[in-house]
Amino acid sequence: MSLMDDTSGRETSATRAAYLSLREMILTGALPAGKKLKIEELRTLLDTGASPVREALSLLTSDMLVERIDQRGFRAAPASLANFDEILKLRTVLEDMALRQSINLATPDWEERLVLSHHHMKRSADTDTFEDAHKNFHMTLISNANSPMLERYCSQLYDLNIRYRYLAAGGANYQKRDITAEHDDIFDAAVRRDENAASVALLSHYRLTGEYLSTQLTYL
Amino acid sequence: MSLMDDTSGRETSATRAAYLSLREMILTGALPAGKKLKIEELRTLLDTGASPVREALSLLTSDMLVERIDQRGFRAAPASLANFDEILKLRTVLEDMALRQSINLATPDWEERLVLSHHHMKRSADTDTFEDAHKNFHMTLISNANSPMLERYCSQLYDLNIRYRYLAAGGANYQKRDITAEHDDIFDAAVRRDENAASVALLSHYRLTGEYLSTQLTYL
DNA sequence: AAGTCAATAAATATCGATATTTTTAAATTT
DNA sequence: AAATTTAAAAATATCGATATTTATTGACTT
Repeated sequence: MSLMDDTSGRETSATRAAYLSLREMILTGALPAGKKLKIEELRTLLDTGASPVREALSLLTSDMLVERIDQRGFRAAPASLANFDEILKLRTVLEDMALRQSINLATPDWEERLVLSHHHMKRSADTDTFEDAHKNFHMTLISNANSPMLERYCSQLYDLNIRYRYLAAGGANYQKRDITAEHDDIFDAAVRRDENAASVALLSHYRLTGEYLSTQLTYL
Repeated sequence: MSLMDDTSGRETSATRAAYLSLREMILTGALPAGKKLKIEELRTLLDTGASPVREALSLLTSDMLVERIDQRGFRAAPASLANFDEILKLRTVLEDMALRQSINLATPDWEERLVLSHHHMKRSADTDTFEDAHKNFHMTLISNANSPMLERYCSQLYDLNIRYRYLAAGGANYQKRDITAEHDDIFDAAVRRDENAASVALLSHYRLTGEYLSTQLTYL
């Protein structure tokens, strides 16, 4: 009866599948910043209908990964140094606020989730799941802020930033500095519920990453 | 030949028209918070096709005025005291930042736009254009921050807040306190480029409005 | 030769119909 | 009578086709 949980059937809606594929392609640069996104092209590329593509593009508009030009279709959001700086600035302010709230509301459950996400991130270093694990760690850090909108903004901004990492390095280029140590600092401070130390560590992490990326992005 | 500039033809896309109508209806409560939004119903209500309705709902999802439930359609975003508090908190942080940046980058052009928007708001007091003029004033205040994403967030949060004003009072209920004076304080401080005074005035304005609305929304 | 205009081509936006999926209601079983 | 299954109804998601709109090309005028 409830044993076969739709084995080979459809897992999700066509719209959602298109959304995820297009998002990935924009983040990684497979669809370059500023590129015109023609429905028909994407339709054949994703092997789906025009309606799901259209709706996926509408959704990506909310994520600021796609721009809609009123009667003239869609295009991948342009990239610029100014845009990068803006994202960085907003991230620092919003994530700082979210992290502080999270720590102030700390619970054993949150602490456990944090430990797991940290462990998982370390384990997946140098694998293709690191990107997801890394985001998961950062989102878990702020997941206890009890502020869904704030979390949503942070998630959006995180994704927007990914794109610039790919633009800078064509992928997961992790430089000389010790990212692991930076993460450990944030993690340790959060676990011992030291709001200020965690904030300093997080902001330092962002500042360093930001400075590095800026040097790589000067051609923009 | 280019004399007749489409007199009775179509001014804008059906999607945009649907978007504006639905947005208005959600903000004013014509479509109550939490209500299921059935495509067919809205289609007949707006006298348009299903595609524009669907796309308009997708767009409203980005504004957090509509929620999409994966295979189960859409509904108007629920309202709650916690959500109201969250909006207020985010607004104060983001608008404070935006206002300070705006003032720091002050130019004669911005100053003039500010004077006009302030004048226009005073002129439209007690008319049905006040709502628009009021938003325009607040957006003009932060329009010089040179931060499109920040402006977008502020605009979104402003709209979300409108809904709670309607929930509290069934429309433009402006209480005993002297809103005009509060606006004048913000305006004066901004024009004389006094960042801190402007910030204090703006935050005080939000704090007072927030406290008042909270007392009216206890039933939520 | 530069610019304007008209005709063509391409792409978007929209519609109407169909296929899935979810919800509701009824019937059957325990 | 409560619970589960089945059948019917409603609603959503998707497709394919058409109508508008925008972009392009080439001819014509100055």
